[in-house]
Amino acid sequence: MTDFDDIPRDFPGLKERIVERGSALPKRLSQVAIYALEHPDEVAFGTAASIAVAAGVQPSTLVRFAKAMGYQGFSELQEVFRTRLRERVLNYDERLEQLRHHAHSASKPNVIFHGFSNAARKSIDILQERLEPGKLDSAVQILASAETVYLVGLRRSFPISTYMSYAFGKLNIKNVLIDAIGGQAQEELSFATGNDCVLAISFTPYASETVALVQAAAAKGVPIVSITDSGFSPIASRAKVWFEVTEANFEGFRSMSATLALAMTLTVAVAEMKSRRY
Amino acid sequence: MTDFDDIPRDFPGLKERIVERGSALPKRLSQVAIYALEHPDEVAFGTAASIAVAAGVQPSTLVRFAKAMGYQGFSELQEVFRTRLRERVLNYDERLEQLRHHAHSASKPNVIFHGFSNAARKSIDILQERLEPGKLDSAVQILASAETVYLVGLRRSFPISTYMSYAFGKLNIKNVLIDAIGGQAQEELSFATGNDCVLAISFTPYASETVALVQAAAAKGVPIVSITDSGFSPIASRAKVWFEVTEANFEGFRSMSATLALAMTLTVAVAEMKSRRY
DNA sequence: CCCAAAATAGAACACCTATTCCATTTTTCT
DNA sequence: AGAAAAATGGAATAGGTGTTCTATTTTGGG
Repeated sequence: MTDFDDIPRDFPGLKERIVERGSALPKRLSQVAIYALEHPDEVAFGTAASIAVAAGVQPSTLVRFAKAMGYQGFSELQEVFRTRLRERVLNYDERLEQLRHHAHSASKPNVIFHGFSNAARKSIDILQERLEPGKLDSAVQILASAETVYLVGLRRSFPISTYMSYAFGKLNIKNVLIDAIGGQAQEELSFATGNDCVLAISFTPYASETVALVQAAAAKGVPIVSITDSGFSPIASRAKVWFEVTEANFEGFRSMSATLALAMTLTVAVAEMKSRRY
Repeated sequence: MTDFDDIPRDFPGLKERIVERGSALPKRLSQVAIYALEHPDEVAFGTAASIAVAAGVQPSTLVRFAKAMGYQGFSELQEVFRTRLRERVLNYDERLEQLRHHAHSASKPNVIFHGFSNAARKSIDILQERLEPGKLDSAVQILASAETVYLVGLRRSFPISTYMSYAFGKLNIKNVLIDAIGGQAQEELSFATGNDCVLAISFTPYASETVALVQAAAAKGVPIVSITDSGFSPIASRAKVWFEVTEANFEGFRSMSATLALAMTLTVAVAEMKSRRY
């Protein structure tokens, strides 16, 4: 007696079934289950013989495993692993390639658009790979324990600090946006104390006013969290925690997506941490 | 006599070679070349027999084609198509899955960060799929022919208009950022004429002031380009061209990456078009 | 501790694989 | 137009494929 319609045809479904039946599986079969989930690419491309060697079992075990999952044989199960690869997302170059194929959309503005889109995606990928989880946690810690968060980010970084101020406001987190209106930046920051916190954002070429503000705050003992683009940045050395964000660029124009994603993370994570305290 | 070292092992390299040698190839072989480039997935997974049928040639032709490209046989060429699939980027769900595996980075802030990263990527993907090339071209046209660009975007959209103002400034494009300081928004916009242009940015819930500004400008005959999230938006109906940007969200917080990428595109494309005029 | 049931290893098998080879057709050059 | 060269189709082949089958080992309940 076999299941007729209840056979997973896509990878997530198969995964679910392996997890579900996997625990009750005999030794060799669960060995296959573990190998399959950990090396799905090998399963997709290998032959029954090669996979069997890699997983440390006999080829016949693979067939038995496939049948235990409800398939007719190993080949049928392998097909699921193959479709998974087929459905993977295209990479950057392939996307650009695809764009060039559609000749009608190859006007200059459209090329620019896809360039920026790719730069944005790339920046986020890079940050996602490199961001150290511990740093993020301690930055949130510092920001959440501050009475008031002072947001320092001018020129190119001003959109980011503006966004954070808006979001903090919506989340009921006390903050001051240093907008330098009327040249009053230093004065805006003058109320900050050791119980507060400065979140500084600046990229090359570091706006001199931002640097001066951070230095003044540091001198007063205000804890500083920085978002910048290198360890040599003048706002990194003064900071308790600093993030290195490397934005990809298109024709010299740097993306801001990664910085923005980090900024959104900080605001929401701080709000989340503060709300837990009660 | 065969090439020894000059054999492409990655897909882009193979592609280049096919294009390079492809034009000088005999009929059946170029038939294979075209099929291979158009159906790389089939080549990766199929058998020589199945691919031959699909491409309308004999299996032996595939072998001859592989040899013409410098490989020892069809299998060696197929391996290149397979590594291509292996190197494809993971999709969203798989990334999140991978994160959950690394237990140490599963603190709340890190989960939030990956959530926002994925939302950003998704937003960009969606926009890249849906953005109509023609719309982009005509928006750039309108903006580039304006004497002064008035940037209207408040609250959540203010970071975007701020960024555009900064970038336009750097690119020497006359613009006015409506920042509503001192409640002077209407007055800031009062100098706009039919020779100028308003770029309006607003998302649900549409800031009432933004809507009012757009209406006033439209009444004066100022051309309007809008970035918004639906055709029912009050700033879409008044616009000469309007963009629909659907941002993915994470726990209710909408991404801004797609909007930002579009904003960057518009600024640079307008600058590019203006510079061509001389 | 024993025995029935389940699980496994590995040989056997039928089928399908990529490749080779050669007769035939098509192209190219004189 | 004719001969030489290149390209092609298709049959032949040797090797590898997934699967089946069975003897053997392992497991688990009384």
